[in-house]
Amino acid sequence: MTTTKKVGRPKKFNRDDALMAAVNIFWAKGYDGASMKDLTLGMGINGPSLYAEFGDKRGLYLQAIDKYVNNGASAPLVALEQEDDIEKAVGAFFLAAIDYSTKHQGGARGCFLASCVSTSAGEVEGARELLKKAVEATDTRIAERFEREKRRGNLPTDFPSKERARLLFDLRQGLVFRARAGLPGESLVENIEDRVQMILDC
Amino acid sequence: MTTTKKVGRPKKFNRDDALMAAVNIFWAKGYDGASMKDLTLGMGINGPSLYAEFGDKRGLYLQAIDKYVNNGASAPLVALEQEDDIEKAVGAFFLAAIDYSTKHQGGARGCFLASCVSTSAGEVEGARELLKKAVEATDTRIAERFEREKRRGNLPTDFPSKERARLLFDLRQGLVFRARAGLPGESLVENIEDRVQMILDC
DNA sequence: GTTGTTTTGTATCGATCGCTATAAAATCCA
DNA sequence: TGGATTTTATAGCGATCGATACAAAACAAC
Repeated sequence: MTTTKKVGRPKKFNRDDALMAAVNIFWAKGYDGASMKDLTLGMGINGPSLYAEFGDKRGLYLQAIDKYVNNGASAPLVALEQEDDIEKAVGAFFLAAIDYSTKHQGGARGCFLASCVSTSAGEVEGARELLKKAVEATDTRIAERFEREKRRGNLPTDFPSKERARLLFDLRQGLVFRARAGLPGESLVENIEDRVQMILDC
Repeated sequence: MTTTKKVGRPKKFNRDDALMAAVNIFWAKGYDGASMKDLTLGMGINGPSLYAEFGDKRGLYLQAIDKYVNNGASAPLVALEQEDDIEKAVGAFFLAAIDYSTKHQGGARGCFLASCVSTSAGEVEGARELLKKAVEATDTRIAERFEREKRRGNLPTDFPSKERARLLFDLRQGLVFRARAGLPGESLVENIEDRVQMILDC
């Protein structure tokens, strides 16, 4: 699709790229720790443009959270959903989580939601609601993946999908916390197979 | 023990109480989100006294982390160590963790280390090291509790203490994250018995 | 009662915060 | 080519930041 010609000075920045850059800055420094200077420099966009496009600092933050939830954070879920073999799928979920929390291109470790957004829960209006929503949505998607496997006959009909979904989610939280604390990736991948069995056992 | 008389104007504050108040403020607002005004008001101590006693904001923060690690955060560990029956001990660990992350007197939810200190890992010098140290120390204490149970013959000699210690720790991280996200305490205590069995199974 | 010491209270520092006013630049269109 | 529109660049706003200088207060000791 060709870009429609538009009156006025052309924008110098790409919205999605700028927003991704904002995610990385907030992920490294947190909401309060990231200054407008950090953000304008990192996003390659100056003050008035940032305010025109994203509203204010809080607006940018909430949009950055949405961006993260629908991109980076969904990689483990996508891995779980796309791998056909359920054991490999659960393993892929863990490995994707370890991957984004130890080596994503922005450089910050851990999980943006757990390590940074949770600090602002209760402080930045809207942050806790987005956090709660993300937890519940992830639980639901994981449970749905297990339900699909039950329908296929690969898991027993009495397999407790909701409980195991929460279990998988909680284990991932431990891993990403360790990553943020600086523990090496290798120590995180130990025992993944045991944990896969634990998730899927009846 | 009588208080030794001291030349000069008596201090108006109690160091431990002031430090506990600082923990609560940092736990609610994070390092950057807590201003010196927030801290001096909450601690009931003014600027010059705070600087004389604790150094600077960063020094206060690192001491607050130590305080937390050796007090509030150790409640689950103490519960695990003090309960004689290992199944009850593991259950008590979870319940103590849910308790301090949903209803401690300071009001902030979740875990101070996971929800706030992790934001400053990499930003506040010393924070990541204290975090890493706390994770490793907790893993070790949990593993030691399992080893003691093995020596008593209550757990099999091939029980993988280190792996299960990490498992217990990681599961707790999921619970405290949910608490910070605003999920109710009741939903956190569901399936505790299943999880206890999971930890102790061979 | 005075001196010395320690701590608290008040005022204020230089720097930075999030955000906005206004000028200049870069386009399209008639 | 000039006008209109949109965006970027620059300067700067009022407020707050973390930290400190100095005066006053509260004690012990003589």
